[in-house]
Amino acid sequence: MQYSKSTDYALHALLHLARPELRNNVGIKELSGMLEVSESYLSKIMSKLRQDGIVRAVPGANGGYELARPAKDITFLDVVQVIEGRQQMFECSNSRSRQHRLLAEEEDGREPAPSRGSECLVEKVMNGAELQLHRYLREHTIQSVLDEALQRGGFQAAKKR
Amino acid sequence: MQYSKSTDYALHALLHLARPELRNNVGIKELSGMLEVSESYLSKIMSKLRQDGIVRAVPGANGGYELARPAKDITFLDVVQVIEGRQQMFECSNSRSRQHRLLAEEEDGREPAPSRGSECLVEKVMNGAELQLHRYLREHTIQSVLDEALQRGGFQAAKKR
DNA sequence: GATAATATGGACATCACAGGTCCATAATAA
DNA sequence: TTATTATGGACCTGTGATGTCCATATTATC
Repeated sequence: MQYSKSTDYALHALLHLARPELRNNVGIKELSGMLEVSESYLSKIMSKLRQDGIVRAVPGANGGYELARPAKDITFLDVVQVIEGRQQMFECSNSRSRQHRLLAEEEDGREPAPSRGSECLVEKVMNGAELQLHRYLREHTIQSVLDEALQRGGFQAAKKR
Repeated sequence: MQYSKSTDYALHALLHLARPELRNNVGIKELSGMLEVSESYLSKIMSKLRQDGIVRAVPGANGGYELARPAKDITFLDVVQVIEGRQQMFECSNSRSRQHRLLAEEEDGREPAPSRGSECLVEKVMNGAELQLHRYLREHTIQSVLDEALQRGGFQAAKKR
């Protein structure tokens, strides 16, 4: 139950791309140097971000990456879902998962209720928890973190340039 | 980023142990039959739950498992943490993780601020999200799910016995 | 006390996936 | 034309989830 390193790389890379003083088209060399990860590997991650419309990429000399939309419109949830996927975190694997309701019905000879009772109550709780997580991640954007960094005095030297 | 099947098994097993009409000491056979998982594998999971004080186990004939404390005092968070571990879901792997603040300081020749600025802001957001998840999981217990199941008419046949 | 039932723990097997490298190819600027 | 840069496929490796099997310890029952 851990976020992958790729998510870490992606978030930090985007944060770098969002720095206001930077020219557009930041190359993979600069990014990978910054994050201390190989160009090869980071490329894969950036490709995913591109395919999902988070960044734009320009090949060729002086090419590189830039945000595809304003940093305030890139939420943590966006990034997490691109990298980690969109399946739910918990899925009840039990074919009798709906036992909480079905047990009784089977023994009664009744038909399983197909409506909304056929939901696993355990899964329901776990999904509720995931929803809380998503809500929070949706409220935080690349821009909001950048703002906090600037406010704390980070990136000052860069701003001076 | 998925919960393991073990978490699924553990939660369902505990829910079964909490059923009010059952005698104490439910054997691994009954549990594994219920969950459609091998006795071997479920044993490992139950052992973990025992080591963490969630259930008690009695070996020998007519032995089995029972809850070690009232179902209302066993939260989803308890179970998730036993099975999935207690590490945080996100850890910033970047040695310059605190770049948001350090970059400026390095270039200024200042010393990195050791106080609380040395926290990765990305990690801070991710930890905040995890906190939301935990809060929700702590509010839901084996008993609360059991209550909902009973209310919906589950376990009726069992209650009749 | 003997026996059957039950939990425990170690060793092992298998498979998927995270994390990462390498290379051939395409696109672009100078 | 050449150097630079991104893209995508193939491949490698270690780790962890999932699961099996067996030897051992503990307990109830006869």
